[in-house]
Amino acid sequence: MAQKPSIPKGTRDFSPTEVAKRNYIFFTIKQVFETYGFQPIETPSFENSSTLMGKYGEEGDRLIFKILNSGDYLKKVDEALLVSKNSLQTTSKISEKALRYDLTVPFARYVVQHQNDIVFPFKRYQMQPVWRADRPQKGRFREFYQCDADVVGSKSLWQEVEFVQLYDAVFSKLKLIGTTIKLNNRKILSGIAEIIGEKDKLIDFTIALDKLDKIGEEGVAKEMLAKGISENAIKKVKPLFSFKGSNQEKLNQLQELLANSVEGTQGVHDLRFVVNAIENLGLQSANLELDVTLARGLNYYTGAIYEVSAPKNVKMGSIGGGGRYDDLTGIFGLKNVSGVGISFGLDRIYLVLEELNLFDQVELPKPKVLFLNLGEQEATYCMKALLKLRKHQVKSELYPDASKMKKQLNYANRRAIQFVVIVGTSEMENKKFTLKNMQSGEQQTCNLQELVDITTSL
RNA sequence: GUGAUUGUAGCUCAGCUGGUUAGAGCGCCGGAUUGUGGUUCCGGAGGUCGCCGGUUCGAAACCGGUCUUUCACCCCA
Repeated sequence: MAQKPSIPKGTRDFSPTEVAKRNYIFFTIKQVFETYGFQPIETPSFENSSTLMGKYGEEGDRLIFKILNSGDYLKKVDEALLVSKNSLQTTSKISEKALRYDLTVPFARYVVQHQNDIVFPFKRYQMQPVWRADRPQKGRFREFYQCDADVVGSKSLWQEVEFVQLYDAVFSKLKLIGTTIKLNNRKILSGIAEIIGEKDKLIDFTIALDKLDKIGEEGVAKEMLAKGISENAIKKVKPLFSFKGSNQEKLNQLQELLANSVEGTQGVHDLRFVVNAIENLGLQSANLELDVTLARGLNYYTGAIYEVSAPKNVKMGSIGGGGRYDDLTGIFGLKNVSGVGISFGLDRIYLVLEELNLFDQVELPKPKVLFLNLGEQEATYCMKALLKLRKHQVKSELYPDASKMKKQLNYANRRAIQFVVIVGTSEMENKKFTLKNMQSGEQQTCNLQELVDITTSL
């Protein structure tokens, strides 16, 4: 046997069953997106490197798949540069394109490029694969789908409320009960950093804080100290580590803590607006939880921050996330366009639904009727009947080869096909069909019209 | 990028401290049974033991490298 073929690390093939299940999730999300007034767009799989590089931080740049230039790409590279073995600089010379890393940056590019044709506020959704040169592990792949919905051109907090509802609507529809939508606001984080006098260390501070539930109080304190945050400052944030109570209670505590910070106070106000609205309107199956430790790595969030975690009995990283970015299009030259958006991680949602056996209602596309093939004349006779059945939307097929009946019936069994039609010389003479129910084993003789009636009604 | 882990037939896996021709179950193909399946019985095909190198009289097994799988960290969906 030849060398077994393989696919690259972190990529997957999908079987008919898996595709059916994935489509079910796609379809559900798409439906909710459209119900909420979002319109679909698509962008290319790869972008100019300059569009992507530098937008996701140092870590992100490392994870971007670069596409080698075509042609004799080394020819133009300076000899000294090659000898220097400087990967970073050489890469920019031999690669000018890169695979999409997420859907938000390409969207920002899209908005700037098509700003004259877009009606603002622009609500778009996008469900496409993205690629990351990550080491794969549980729920982490190198090719995966994101399903994003974003609104640009509005600072309204109502949008932030709607995204919470949208999350709730999708997961409820998928029967995924008990998800937690975590909510925070970047202004709160800035406010805290300001209050403790470490405003310039905001990023380090938030990254450390984000790890609270993973490495605990001690770990966070240690990491903050390592990043140069003063002991005094850490003492001041300590109360946040054991932040308990209802969302309203947390808001009240925050308000007090951040009273001397203009930005922090604004953050509390924004959060309170969303929390109050949701409490007023209600959620179907999700929980809304204020979480001040929620930071998320992406540098461009400026307001609301969302993250969705699966029901508590499932061990899985976040299945969705998002937030507000006041100036994302700014890097592409369009100022003062605020955007807020969320993302669903299709592949992780799939894993969660699979683990909880929530795919039971997903039907595999399969034929309902199989015509056995007993010879050339019989097949011709069957093909005529097939034409009519298919006209009536009955999923049906003819076994392609005149194989043994045992083999053909076995095929029907394997594919769990409900009906088999048997046509031999006697049926042809009488212009009839023998219809066999594969579950009960019962058979009946019928004419073409009856065949259509029976198979369309059952 | 760091640290572990995995790889034997199409699939799931056995294979002892290195020792004849590497096994099982399931699946596949054929027959019992030329127009009636899921059961049963019989037979058959299918493996450079991930790849490359090393140690050895001898390697699926030991050593090194590499790729792959899975997992944790980092980061993230």
